[in-house]
Amino acid sequence: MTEDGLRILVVDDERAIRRFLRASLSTHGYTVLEAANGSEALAITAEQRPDIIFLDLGLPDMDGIQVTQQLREWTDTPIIILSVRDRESDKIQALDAGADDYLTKPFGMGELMARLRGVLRRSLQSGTGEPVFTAGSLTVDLACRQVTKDGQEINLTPTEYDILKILVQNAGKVLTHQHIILKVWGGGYAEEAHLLRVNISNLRRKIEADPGRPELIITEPGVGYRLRIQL
Amino acid sequence: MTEDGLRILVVDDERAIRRFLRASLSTHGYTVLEAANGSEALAITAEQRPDIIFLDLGLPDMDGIQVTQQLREWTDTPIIILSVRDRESDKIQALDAGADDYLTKPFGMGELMARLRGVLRRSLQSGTGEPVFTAGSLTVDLACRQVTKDGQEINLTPTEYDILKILVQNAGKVLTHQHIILKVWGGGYAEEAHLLRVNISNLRRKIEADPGRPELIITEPGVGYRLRIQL
DNA sequence: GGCGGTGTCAAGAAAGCGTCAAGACGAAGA
DNA sequence: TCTTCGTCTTGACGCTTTCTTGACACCGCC
Repeated sequence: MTEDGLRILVVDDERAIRRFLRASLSTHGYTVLEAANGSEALAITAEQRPDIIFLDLGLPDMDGIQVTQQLREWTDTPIIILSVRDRESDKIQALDAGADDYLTKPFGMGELMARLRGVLRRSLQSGTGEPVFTAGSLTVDLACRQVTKDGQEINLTPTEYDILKILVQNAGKVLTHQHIILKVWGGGYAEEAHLLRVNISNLRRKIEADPGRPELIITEPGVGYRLRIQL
Repeated sequence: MTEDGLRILVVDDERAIRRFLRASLSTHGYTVLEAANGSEALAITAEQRPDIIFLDLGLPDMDGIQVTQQLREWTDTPIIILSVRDRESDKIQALDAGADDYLTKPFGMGELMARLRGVLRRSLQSGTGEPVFTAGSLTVDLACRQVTKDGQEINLTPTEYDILKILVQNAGKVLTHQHIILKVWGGGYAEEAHLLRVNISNLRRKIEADPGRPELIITEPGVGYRLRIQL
């Protein structure tokens, strides 16, 4: 990824603003993609993998917060919110949803560029890996919600997929039973460790080469599970 | 490094603001350090290694921008600027100097906390969060809960790992039997020093090069155990 | 030698884990 | 409404790992 020629996705329903940003950004050497609504933004991000996203909160089809949350399910691509809303609660919501910065319209182009540089500096140095996990003959594409083994697409139930997603997002780390259960089933299921065991068993049957000797989903006795990175 | 107990350095010449931030932050579980001027900020950062820095621009001895620049020469500790200056050029200067965010006073406490969470989220996930202990051919990765000897993963039982974790967290210090037992088994096991002996024995067999002549887990007769740092 | 503190070993007890299968549940279609 | 299908949940069982306990040898010191 070079210093220049970075691809920026501008999401805003107002054509005038898209044009304005395109003009300003392209003179600074950035390549600009455009989306006019939330679903377009999600699609383009999955296909084109921009390096950074400028996102308006007031979109016609869905809220910018929702867009942020859905993106954060599978990618860490930096998101800078551009919005007319100046209420503190909006900022808090957006930042907690996973946005990297929040600018209130109208904003100065100089500040915008400075925040852009800052966000990029941090995201580039922290090595943005491909959002497609792969280990052995298994691949997990969180963007497309697709899992393949030996190139063959495999069918996971929603629960199985949720578990795998959390493992992939923390690949290499040990996740406690509690942590996984909390993320998948929510609170109130703390005692139901058995549920997790059954689902892990089913999951292994689908993704492991030899379910009897798991090589991907490693059991850490008394603690939880871990997804092996290498192999 | 745990989710809570993160150490925050507040740099501001006004005592009232430091006190206010200390109160707000500590109720959220953060530990607060204070500095009243630039040189103090630099010194404390070098000594205490806070996890994040709140920095006022208007300091008596040196400008906040300078402080930022000097810090960025040797550390990536996140810096959030808090300033009364609302001029765009100030923001640009600060961000380009390496600041991670810029809030204009007066700011809402909610937004401050949200930006804090955001910055921390990014800095923690990008690696450097938890150090990996290493001594001789042994490495202990507390973040991934993984222990290796000569590059080979080794399997520890939950109890063994708990003991090792406490030793690593206090590497070099002598820990009394009582202290270790209390942390691992909780209260009510004060008399069971034998349990600890058995587990230390098992632990040594797994991590020591020659379990007969321990070089990592040192016995301090009559007191407790100590993890050797060097070697 | 006697004694307190320590390290090792082995065996029974307890807890944790994986699998199977049956029933409950809920959504989609007839 | 009823049926059907896939998924979720629960319980039972056998297996493995881990914990705990007790016996015993060792070491240094009085």
